[in-house]
Amino acid sequence: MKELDNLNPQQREAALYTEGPLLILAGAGSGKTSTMTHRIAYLIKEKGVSPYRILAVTFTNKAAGEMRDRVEALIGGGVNMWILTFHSACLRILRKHAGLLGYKDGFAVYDPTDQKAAMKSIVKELNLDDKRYTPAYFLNIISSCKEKAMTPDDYLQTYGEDYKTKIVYQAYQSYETLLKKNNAMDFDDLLLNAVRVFQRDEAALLEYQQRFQYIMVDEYQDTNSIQYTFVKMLAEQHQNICVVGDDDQCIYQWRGADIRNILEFEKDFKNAKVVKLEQNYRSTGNILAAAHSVIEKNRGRKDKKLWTEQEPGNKIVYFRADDEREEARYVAQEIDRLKTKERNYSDFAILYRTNAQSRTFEEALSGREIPYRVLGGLRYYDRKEVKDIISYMRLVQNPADDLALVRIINEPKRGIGAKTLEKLQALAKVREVSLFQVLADEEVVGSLSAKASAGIRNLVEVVSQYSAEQENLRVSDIYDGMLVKTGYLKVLEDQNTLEAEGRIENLMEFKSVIYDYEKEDMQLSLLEFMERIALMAEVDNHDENENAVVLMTMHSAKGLEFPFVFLPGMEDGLFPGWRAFDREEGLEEERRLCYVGMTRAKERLCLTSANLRTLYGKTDLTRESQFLRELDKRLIDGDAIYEKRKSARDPAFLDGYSRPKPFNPFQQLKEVKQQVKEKAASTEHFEPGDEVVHPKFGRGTVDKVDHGSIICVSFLDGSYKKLAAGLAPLSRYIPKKERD
DNA sequence: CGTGCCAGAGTTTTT
DNA sequence: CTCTGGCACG
Repeated sequence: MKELDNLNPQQREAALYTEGPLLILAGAGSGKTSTMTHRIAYLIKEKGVSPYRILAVTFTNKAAGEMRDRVEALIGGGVNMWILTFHSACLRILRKHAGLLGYKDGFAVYDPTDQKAAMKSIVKELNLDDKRYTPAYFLNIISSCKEKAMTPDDYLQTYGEDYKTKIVYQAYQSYETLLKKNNAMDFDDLLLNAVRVFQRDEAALLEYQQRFQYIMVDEYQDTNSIQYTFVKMLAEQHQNICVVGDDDQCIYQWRGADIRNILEFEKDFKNAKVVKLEQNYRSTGNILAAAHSVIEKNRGRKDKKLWTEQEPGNKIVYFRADDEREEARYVAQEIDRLKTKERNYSDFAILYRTNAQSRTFEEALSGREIPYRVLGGLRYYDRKEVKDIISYMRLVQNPADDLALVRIINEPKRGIGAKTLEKLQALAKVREVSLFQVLADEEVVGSLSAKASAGIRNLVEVVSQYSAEQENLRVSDIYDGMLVKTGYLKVLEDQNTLEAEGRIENLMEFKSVIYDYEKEDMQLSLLEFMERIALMAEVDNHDENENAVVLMTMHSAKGLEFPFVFLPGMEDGLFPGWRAFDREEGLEEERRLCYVGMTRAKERLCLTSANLRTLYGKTDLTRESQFLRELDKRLIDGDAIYEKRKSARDPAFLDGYSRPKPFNPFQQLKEVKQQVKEKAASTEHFEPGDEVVHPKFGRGTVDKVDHGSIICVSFLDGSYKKLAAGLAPLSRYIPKKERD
């Protein structure tokens, strides 16, 4: 395979070593993705292994997508193989086998917001002091339990029966019961339950063990205990497991990642081969040396040192500003200075320790009219309006989803307050039916106030309609319908505030997400769509082609690279964060984070700090970061170019809403409204014999129209569908010649 | 039931 | 500072 010539000797060795356990210690920028994709291509093309028998797991959708693209480029054409995140791999397994654990088909996946809502109701139910016991408190404990496969009972046994343990135990147990009742799993459950399936159903385990002859794990340093178990169980049979990682880049220990998984791989898998990739292809010599001078202070790391054939390049620039505003202005000025014709704004990244730091940079960049994009912070799907519309869609998919219903029952305002809701919920409990069924009961609705009953009738009608028709509709049709017919969009529009406008923008951005998915698969079902977005992070949405400076935390930047990188806030207490000072391991993890941040840079690295920093309204004098002190001074260019006087005439800041966006939300808004209107108006005209087109089913002929509301169509593919008039995205078929 | 005010809390967060 | 959630009032 001639493509292997692109690899260096170590990379090639790793790619060709396919039988038996293999640990690839891949330093930052050492071409690990390339190595892995070539390895997969080699297995398929040279060794004749069916893609069906290969499993590759990553942590992010982005990494999985990139790997898939590159494998496909190598072997030419699409591959039907499992290149998935841990969570989606588990989800796939569970869709088939979760019945074994007592889940029903089509179980929901709860994201952190759902978890919080669920836990909140439990805290209330258990009558706990919600000052001392916040949902987050319990959820943190529960999550770390699940990472170790620790059940509520295990927890009680391990930590004794004191007062506090008992409360956590109760909360944990109730939480599990609630989720089970709602037929839902949280993110941690996906892994835990997949492992449980393997433990309880030998046939299922054997099926996957036999299928996956070759297993690959990316970012192995960040696997936690349950992920380790999952992988180990799968690899048991063939032992062809290849893990790739870098102990220096383990930055999720605080979330349960166990660095021992990589340090002790050779113990866990006998006769494991180890290959080190130490040649860096990303950064210049000085950047690499600087990063190394910091990371080498860590104890207990696998000894390795990256090297490069590249020139030393520019020295590291360090600038100490008076305060954080000046720090931000300096960075913005530098971006302006370095942004030449040949450069894009997307060549620049500002990577900070905490999301709270983004604000000053946003202001400074706006001031210079530099386009930028903030990733992370409030997760995109966590925004209120997006969560709301998702709840509506979830309700359409499954009207029995009480949690979703509670979320939107009074959104937009329908005159259902806490009291009324409580009564309705109580009724549902007594009757042992879902909340939605209670709302569908005309007798119940009739007893409500005039405003409330009208609102509920509309809600029930719209949701039922779409729910019944979901198979026949595109996801975007359902989205349009919910937004318009529930009155949600109208209320926002009527508010006429900047805030509402921002919300509408977010909603329209969500619509382009739907379009993106539909572009790939018109048949996409609502359930599938909900699943994809549930397991989606915002970084996955990061579009490299958008010409904007990128702002994000160093955590989110793992796996990315930029020609120019700024690391602001190099101050003790901020970075490393004050919490890290308690324990040496904490400091080491921060140091690894620093290493990750620095090694994102290809050409230029700039560190900054502020003498005075205002955080949470308090201004304090700061001390330069310990990591700055550790950095080899010979690599630093002390003469940062910055003329303070210039900063006096900064252009007026634009407000936050003028941020550059990659699309036109108002255009889409028009479209949403129009599409719903059009459908409502146009459907009456269909008559038997009409030639029609449906985006999901293709061309067909109208067979008959029942009661003017149900259109029966027989499609060219042989299927016969009954479609609801006024909802179905049906249009008259126009032969080609007439179109021109 | 909806709004508006105040108190309290505020690393990081691949899914 | 700035967001969130709880509570009191209209």
